[in-house]
Amino acid sequence: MERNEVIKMEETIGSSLFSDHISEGYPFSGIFDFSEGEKNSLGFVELLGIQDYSPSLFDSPQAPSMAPSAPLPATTVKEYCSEVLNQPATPNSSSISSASSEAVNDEQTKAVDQEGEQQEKAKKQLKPKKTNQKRQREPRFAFMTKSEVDHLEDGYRWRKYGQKAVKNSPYPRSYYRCTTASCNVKKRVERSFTDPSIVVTTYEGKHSHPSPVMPRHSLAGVPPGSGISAGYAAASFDMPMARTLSYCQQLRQPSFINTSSPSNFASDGLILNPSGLRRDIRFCTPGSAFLRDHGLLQDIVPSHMLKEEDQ
DNA sequence: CGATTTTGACCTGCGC
DNA sequence: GCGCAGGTCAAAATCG
Repeated sequence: MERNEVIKMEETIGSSLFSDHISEGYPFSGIFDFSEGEKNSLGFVELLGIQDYSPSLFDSPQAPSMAPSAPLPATTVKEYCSEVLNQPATPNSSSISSASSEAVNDEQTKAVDQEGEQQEKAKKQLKPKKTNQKRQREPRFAFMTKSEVDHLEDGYRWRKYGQKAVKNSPYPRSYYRCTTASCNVKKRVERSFTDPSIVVTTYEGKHSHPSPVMPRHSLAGVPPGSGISAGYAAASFDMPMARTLSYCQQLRQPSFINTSSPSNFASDGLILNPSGLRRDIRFCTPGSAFLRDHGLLQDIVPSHMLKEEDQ
């Protein structure tokens, strides 16, 4: 990528990423690179690319495939395409399924006591047989982060509730749930099998509470070099995701979010071109235009840096 | 001892 | 209908 292209993008991002052209509810993904931040001991993350999982983009059968630089399994892509939209307002699985998950094969049943049998019966009865309604899911957005560690600190507390091997990948996918009661946010963490240095973190849902670890608007206390994780960015991003999408729209093809033309998205070199994904958007070095509009970025940027920007 | 992680089993959706 | 793969549960193990 040409240097002047980089500059151009920085400018574009600086002016539009945090613009007010906010469309709520668009999930997206971002690719962050910690290297700059660590290098500069400022906790910056470098956004290498972004991707949009807006449902409108995927309601076509020919959903675009992910970027090969950090691809998600095909099945995952499919999932984004088909499930992004439809979660019930209060999805709550933990209590519901605990009942059904034990239901079981005969041998196990023999081993359990009477109470267990009763539970099993109850489960079978409860088993909600699917109707036409598709299972609904919270909007999702994913970050692709260059990181050594799989589980990035993001300011929220998570409890791991599962891990699965991913087909065609030597790296397992981990499932986490926000530990805060009444908060149903989940996240999945997996490592890209084509580029193991990249961690794909997918958030589902929206936190109904502030970060218990790092108060918003105050990250100045983050230890230098520790880096602000992309995860934190994502988790605190109620909005930036939409803002980032906004940036995409302005930067390239405004039409790509048009429901009626998902193919635009698929053919967009910036967003989907595999080889171009990480190259095409590279910005956010300290002092870049990225910081100009404080938007919610102030959440992840030490306050003194913002002051510098103002000068 | 409570919180968290691990892990095997089960549930669900989808493609064939 | 069957098999596969993703997602979730929950008991057991581990950790602080």
